[in-house]
Amino acid sequence: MTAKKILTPLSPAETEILRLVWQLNGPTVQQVCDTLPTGRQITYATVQTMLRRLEKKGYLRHESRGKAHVFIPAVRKDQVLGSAVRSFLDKLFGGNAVPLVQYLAENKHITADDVEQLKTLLNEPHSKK
Amino acid sequence: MTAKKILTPLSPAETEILRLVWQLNGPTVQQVCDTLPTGRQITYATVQTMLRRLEKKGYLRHESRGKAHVFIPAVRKDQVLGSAVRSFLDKLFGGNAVPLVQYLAENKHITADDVEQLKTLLNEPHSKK
DNA sequence: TATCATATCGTACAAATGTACAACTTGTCA
DNA sequence: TGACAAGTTGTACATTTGTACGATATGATA
Repeated sequence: MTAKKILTPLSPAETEILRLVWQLNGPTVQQVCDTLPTGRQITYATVQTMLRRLEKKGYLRHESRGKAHVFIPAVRKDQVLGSAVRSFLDKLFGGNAVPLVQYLAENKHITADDVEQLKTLLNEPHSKK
Repeated sequence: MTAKKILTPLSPAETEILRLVWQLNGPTVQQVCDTLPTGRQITYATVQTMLRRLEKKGYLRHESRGKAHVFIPAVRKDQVLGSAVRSFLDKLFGGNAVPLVQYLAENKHITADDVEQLKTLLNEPHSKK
């Protein structure tokens, strides 16, 4: 039984940075900075603070690579997704995902093709990783 | 051309309360309190503060009903949903809704039936309100 | 009309958040 | 080996957030 620690919640800005760490493979502060969406104005120092806080909160750990630090996820992504999505869903939709998806569909965030693929996905047996 | 004011962002707790105001029809502080999910431990005074802040931020206005205030949405719901969903999507999924919906499907937040209905919905002409 | 229950208003306050500078450290290259 | 560029560490700080108390106002009731 994997000990399921209780993690202090992520702030929005922390979430944003954590996502990039997942996406990149063991990035340095610099690499995270370089991957920020253009238009996201935020200094190196700030990104660094976010990474530090993520580590203190237990979402990341780091190793030394040359003189820089390389950041590595310390919790499984789906675990974080779980609470984040649920929290968002609760606050904005009272916990019901259907209106959310409906909203996404109506506002072209997902296409008919996406839904088609989703159907396939739902008909498959769940690969309970 | 509807003047699209820039609203100061909602905090999570504010969002939670605003949703209840949408759901109820012109509620008083008391009614919002009564509608809070059981288990949500929060005092009358706190709810009141949230409503006050929502009004100051421009999301609500109020009228007097007896000695109590009745709170009324001051912005269209979809406008708020728009920014809230986009912001959430950006931070956690890099703006791509598909992984989110996939996550919802895989974790039983939406069922095959829901997806089926969605398909129908997507095949209808968009009522561009 | 005096009282009571119920509202609002003003205010408070610790903690979290977003942002970032200045100082110190350390590989690296000439 | 000495200096430079790139890192990290320590620290700061104004705002926002979540939570709520005490005082005051007010509609209802006896």
